[in-house]
Amino acid sequence: MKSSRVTLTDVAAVAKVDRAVVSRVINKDPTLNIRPETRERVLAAIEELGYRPNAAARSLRTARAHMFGLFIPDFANPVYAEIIKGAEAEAAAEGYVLVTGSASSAALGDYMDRIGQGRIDGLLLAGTGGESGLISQLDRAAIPWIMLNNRSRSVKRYVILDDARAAALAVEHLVRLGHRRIAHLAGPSRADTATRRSAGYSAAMREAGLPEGPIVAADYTPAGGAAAMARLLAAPERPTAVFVANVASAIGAMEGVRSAGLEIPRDVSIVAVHDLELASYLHPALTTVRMPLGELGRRGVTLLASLKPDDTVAEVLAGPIQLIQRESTAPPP
Amino acid sequence: MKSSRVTLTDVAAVAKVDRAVVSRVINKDPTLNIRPETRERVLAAIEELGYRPNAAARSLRTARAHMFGLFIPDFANPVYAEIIKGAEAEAAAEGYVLVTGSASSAALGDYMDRIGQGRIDGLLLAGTGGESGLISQLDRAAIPWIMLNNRSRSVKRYVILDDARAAALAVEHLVRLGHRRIAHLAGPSRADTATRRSAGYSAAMREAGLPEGPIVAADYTPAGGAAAMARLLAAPERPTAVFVANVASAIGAMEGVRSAGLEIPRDVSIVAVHDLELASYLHPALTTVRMPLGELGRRGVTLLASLKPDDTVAEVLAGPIQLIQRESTAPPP
DNA sequence: ATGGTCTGGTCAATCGTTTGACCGAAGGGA
DNA sequence: TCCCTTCGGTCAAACGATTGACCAGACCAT
Repeated sequence: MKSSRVTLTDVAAVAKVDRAVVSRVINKDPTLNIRPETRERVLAAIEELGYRPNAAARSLRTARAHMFGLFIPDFANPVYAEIIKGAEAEAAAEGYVLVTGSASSAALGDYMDRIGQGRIDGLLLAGTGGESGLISQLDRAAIPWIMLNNRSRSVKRYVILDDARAAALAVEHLVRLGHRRIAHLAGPSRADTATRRSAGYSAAMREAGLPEGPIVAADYTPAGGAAAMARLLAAPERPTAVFVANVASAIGAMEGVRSAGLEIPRDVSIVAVHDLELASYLHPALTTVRMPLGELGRRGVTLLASLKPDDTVAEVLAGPIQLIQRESTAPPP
Repeated sequence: MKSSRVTLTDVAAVAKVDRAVVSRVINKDPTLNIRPETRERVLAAIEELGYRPNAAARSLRTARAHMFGLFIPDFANPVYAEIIKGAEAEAAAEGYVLVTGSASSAALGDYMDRIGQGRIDGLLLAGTGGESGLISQLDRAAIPWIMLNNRSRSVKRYVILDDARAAALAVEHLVRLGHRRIAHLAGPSRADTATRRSAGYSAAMREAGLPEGPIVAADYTPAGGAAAMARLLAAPERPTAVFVANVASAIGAMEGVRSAGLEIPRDVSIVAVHDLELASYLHPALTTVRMPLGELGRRGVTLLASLKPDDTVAEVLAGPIQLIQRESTAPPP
């Protein structure tokens, strides 16, 4: 019940043993031989004083912080929320704390400077981090890192989802509905996910024996999606369905369809990647492909916890990918 | 360029000075008297070795971690994204790192145990934390805390927004449009924000000389909103406008209006609190009241940084509150 | 009686920084 | 010449926990 600063020494004094004993009891050191009643005394003292180990001292001595970091570009993007949840759950299960931060990629190096050395045992970089020499900064500091949902060019240290398969699922769904002119509203070509989804689209179209419809790229933003959709609809033979790489673009794309005086899904069907809660609030509710984002977070933590300094990881996460049909897809006119 | 574990001692050796000098140079100790060329040598050595101070050692010695925590109930809720951004920016400006975490309130105590002592200089609790003895745990550990957007019952240690004023703005907007039967779809009565918004609604109605329309409470969820709206519309004299306490409820409420065969805003206008990006994607786009959530995060960090152990804080954040008119409000039929 | 093993612990060095106390040399004033 | 400052640093004791090494006594076998 003391207010603060209870140390091992205090506990040891109350329990009338050496600090070493208290430490070993807390850490369940198997080499410790101790009488049950002594252990009880120690535990009672800990309880009585409300002792909590000092993380800084422990980190200093053991050179492990039992803390992982997760870096994301933007908290407002709900895609990351799912990744965070998965990562936090797994971290808790393995006895780590997961802390999440964001910063513009320009400020990322500065952020890591403020984090400093020895505070974090590893870093997950979700959808960010390739830029600005961060990687070499991490390597110099000997902080293990893994990229999520995004590949590093230099080192093989990433876990990604099977975006090609997701694209294929979307295209197959449209084909099954009877569509033959299926366009692709792609993401920006510098985004790794975008290129993988585009590749999946092309493969699936070939597989179905259909000609690749028009493809136009757009930023992962509603405005970009709207502009891109306008261009798609201006094509000589208007597509009857569009596979959109991303929900943000899809929101704009839907607007684009409406401003062309057309209706979804009557005139054109739309399906997008990532089943965000938001998708069901749109009008019409958006058909999406659900991917295991939470699993991605979990897997990242697991790998981080078991990674040896120079291991490489290049993993396409196996996990359920599923088409969620809502109202934005229907047979062609 | 060494790979890891560069310490003060290494730097001191290279610069041919005592560790103390290096430390004082880094921390810009004003009591240090040093020749410019010596300082240069030290700085050069730091640069050459790529030295970064060890945060654990520093925290241990100074008993300050230069790190604040922010706890939220759920990353998927975009309200918190704005708070986080504000808090992160302010923390960076003051030389702190802000780390964000979430956990069910049941797991909160466990989480803090894993965080341990001495790792965090203060904790912001956004929309959570009153439960489960967490507060007394924090006080025992002498970790300063502040609640954001949520009041603590026991201790006065919170910053909130002016939810009453937000409600008034919404009601005034509806009144100005000509509405007279304005109902209130409130939040759960245990939510502090909900009660403050309800109070604001009542005051504004009185102010306008209008009778308080029907009031029904609902969870902050779409399903809750839909059910509540159904009850509102079943009232003998149907309201022509509804002030909804929360966007999530409003999404359900809009669905509720549609399933009653009515149209927004032709038959009933809707306005809700918090101007989330999502609001502009709904159909019709939702009129909202914009509140300074980012400011709330900033202010929390500022206070945390300056708070004395037993200070109390009970602040209603002054900041711009603004009605954002979109398509969900119009004059009554 | 002696040596060996086991039990139930204790001792003390160490992790990397910070910081109050101290100190030798140079310069200045009386 | 002697004392006092100031300059430009150095010394060493913390901070709190961990952990390899060590040790006294009890017990057992030979």
